[in-house]
Amino acid sequence: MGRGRIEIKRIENTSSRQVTFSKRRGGLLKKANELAVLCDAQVGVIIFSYTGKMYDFCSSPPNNLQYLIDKYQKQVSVQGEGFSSRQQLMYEIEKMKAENDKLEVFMRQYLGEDLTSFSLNDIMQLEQQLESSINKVRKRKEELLSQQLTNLRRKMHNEHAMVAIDEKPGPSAMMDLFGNVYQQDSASELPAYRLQPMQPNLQQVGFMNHGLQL
Amino acid sequence: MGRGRIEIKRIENTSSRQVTFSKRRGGLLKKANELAVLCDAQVGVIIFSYTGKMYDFCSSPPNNLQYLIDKYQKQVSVQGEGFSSRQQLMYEIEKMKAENDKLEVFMRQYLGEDLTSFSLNDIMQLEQQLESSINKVRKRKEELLSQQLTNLRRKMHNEHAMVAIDEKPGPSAMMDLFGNVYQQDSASELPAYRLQPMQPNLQQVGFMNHGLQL
DNA sequence: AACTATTTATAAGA
DNA sequence: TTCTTATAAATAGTT
Repeated sequence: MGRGRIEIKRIENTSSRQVTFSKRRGGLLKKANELAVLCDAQVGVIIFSYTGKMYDFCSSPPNNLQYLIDKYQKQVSVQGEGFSSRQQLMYEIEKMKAENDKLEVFMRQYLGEDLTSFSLNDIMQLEQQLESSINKVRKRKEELLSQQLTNLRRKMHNEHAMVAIDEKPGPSAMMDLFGNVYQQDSASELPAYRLQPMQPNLQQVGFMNHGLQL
Repeated sequence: MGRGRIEIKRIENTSSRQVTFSKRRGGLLKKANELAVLCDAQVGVIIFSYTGKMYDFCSSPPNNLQYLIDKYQKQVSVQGEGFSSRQQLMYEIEKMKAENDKLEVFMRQYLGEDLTSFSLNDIMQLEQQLESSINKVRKRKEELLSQQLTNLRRKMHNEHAMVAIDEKPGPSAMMDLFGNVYQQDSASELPAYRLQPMQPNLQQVGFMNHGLQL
């Protein structure tokens, strides 16, 4: 539809490509609008030029392409299986936020802050849970301590066998051993804000920064 | 461009509107494709007919309108301020999932499960935190108990003043009072899976279903 | 769905 | 860029 028929393939000459782009872009948007008006349809067009500039058009809620896109994504997620639309994602985010808030509220209560909303029954149940937790933690502590004890005994036994010097072996060794253990114990009594590099699991949790008050 | 010039306004006759829709829809998509090919552009079109049927076209990653839509939303969120694209939402969801996972891991540890990855220092810090929490909980329990005691004393005092009958007032009343308190205490010693309607804050948290082992 | 008289879009040139 | 114009394309109304 011009002075000569043209083949539909990329126009190599840059400036005439730009001119053609400008003309045909206008034509496309005009036709999109006519289709929408004549046939009572909703039409949206997105165009990126080869220079990266964006042009868009939306007929139906005028100038609100996002509405059409949401509608499109809803359709696609219904048929196309497994695709999540923007609206679905927003819903999912709301759910996760709520879940996260609940967890944080629970944590705060579990750490002993903000107990005012608890009934007496709540408090007593919480106390029992905390006792149960602390028992498990202490049991684990015992395990670790006795494990270290065993390791040290074995190590010392080997050293003595090697060096073959044995003067006051038992008592001094036990003292050393317990000194070691107590040293770890006193280290754990430092204030919580002193970073202790060997505790990755505790420090990963951002919530600890609020909750821990040793 | 037909036998006669037409006005651009809704075609009232349903069947001719449908025919025109079909013709012009084809024309629009053809022109969209020509624009993309000739001018090396990316073109996407979404059409909803007035009957609700959807048609779409995408030139650039062929048949992948979602790519163009994501590109569009990125642009819009850059200029238009405050609008969140699908990709941004997906990123946000990933972050929240990670945060949620961390909270749950921490909770499990805090409830005394899964302590194997803790060092001795970790364990001792956890023990201290639990002791701190349990002290706060017990303090709050004392408050509630003494508060209830005070309330009951006042209530009994008023009743006695009204009825003006006083035979064995002190001891029996105290028994009643403590009976009431102990009743709550024994209720809290029921297994955790027995629903206790007066504990909304604990039951809101879905995690409790996994963690509580009284 | 085909046909065709017309209108419309636009390629090339200025 | 924008205007002009010859010509290709699209399509309204008809069959």
